[in-house]
Amino acid sequence: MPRKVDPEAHAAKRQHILDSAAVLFAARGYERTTTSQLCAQAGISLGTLYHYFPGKKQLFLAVLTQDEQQTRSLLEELAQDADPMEALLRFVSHLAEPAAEHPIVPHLVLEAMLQAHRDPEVRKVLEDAESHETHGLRRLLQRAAGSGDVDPELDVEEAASWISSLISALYLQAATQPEFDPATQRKHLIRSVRAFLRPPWTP
Amino acid sequence: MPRKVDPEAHAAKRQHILDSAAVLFAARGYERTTTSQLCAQAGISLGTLYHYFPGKKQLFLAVLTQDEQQTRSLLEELAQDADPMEALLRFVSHLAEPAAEHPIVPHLVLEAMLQAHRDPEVRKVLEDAESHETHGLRRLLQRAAGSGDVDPELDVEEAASWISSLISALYLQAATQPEFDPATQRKHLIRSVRAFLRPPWTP
DNA sequence: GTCTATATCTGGATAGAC
DNA sequence: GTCTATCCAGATATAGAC
Repeated sequence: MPRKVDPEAHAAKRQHILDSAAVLFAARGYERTTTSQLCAQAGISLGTLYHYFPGKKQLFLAVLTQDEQQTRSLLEELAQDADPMEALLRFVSHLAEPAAEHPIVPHLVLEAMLQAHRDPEVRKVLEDAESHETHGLRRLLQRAAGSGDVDPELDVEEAASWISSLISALYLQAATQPEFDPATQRKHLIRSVRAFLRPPWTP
Repeated sequence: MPRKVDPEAHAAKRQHILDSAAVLFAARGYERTTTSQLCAQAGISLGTLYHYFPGKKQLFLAVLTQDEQQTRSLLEELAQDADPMEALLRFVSHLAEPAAEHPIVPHLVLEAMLQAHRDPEVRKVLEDAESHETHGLRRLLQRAAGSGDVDPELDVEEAASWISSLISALYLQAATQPEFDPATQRKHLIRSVRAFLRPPWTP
């Protein structure tokens, strides 16, 4: 038998703490979530929490950074997609997906955005995610620019940034107006992006 | 000479405190802004603060509600505008204006949005503002629906809500990406709204 | 590794002199 | 009306037994 089964157990528990924390941070915000609430939610005690994380802030950062990788693979795949416009819209759709799947994500994202402009560490984490997201958008947009679906007058960088903020709009609405169906919102988002890019005079 | 010059002085000082507080709440958020910081910014002492406001939270609410009236008059005016689509776009532009004029407003709005879903009182304040804004949008959209500029397939309520969230998108971007010129963003917003509403097959 | 007990600090709010 | 001094609750983080 192996000498150390601990590592897996450790990782599992750590993940459990992360998941519990995400719920609370999303629901109550960073500042209003206390360490004892975090412990209660995870079913552990204060000492244990500090055994797994050096402090509340590091825990928060860990929550934010946990699933950051999965976007990259899709981006690679889409880069070689046949139809550029199709690829772009699929990427947008992908970025909007978490908002619909996990109701807590929008709140978490907004919370992070606000914290970002007060705390340098949070800012860095967010900027990294945002930049590589916008970078992906720009590349796809660049390619799509050849087709007749995109207004040649548009500045690519500006357009990418605006589309990025359209996605944020969906997150905002998901967070603040839960009465609207995420699927419908996604439909509107896609319609908006397509219509925004299209030349004014018609294809 | 009048017996009581106090009222004006009182109002002036109260306003001064409100203005100072707005800056801090926008920059640091509600929770991280301490009462002593509020006092320092306003150049007063703790006792004085509590003389003018019953507490930190009431001060925050007062900041949020202070300039809420001015939208109504414009709405009345626009309701009788000749060109419905033009009126709608002007209203949208008007709602987006504060984001460009006062750099702190976007942060304040976002802060309020997040607090709203944790604190019932904040929620009520925001809901009132939001509802009468969306209501205005709906009315204007209803009128514009007659013209050929609006896709008859669109659900008016859904569309109004989505446009509202497009405006929020501009606020979000203003708050998180100050490197982008607000005027340009406003241009994109108008383009987005117009394009979103237009029938897909072309006008 | 996990807990309990506790140290330390900071925040909002109050009391009461001037 | 304005200030200073202070109270008290609650937060993060640590110490150290088990």
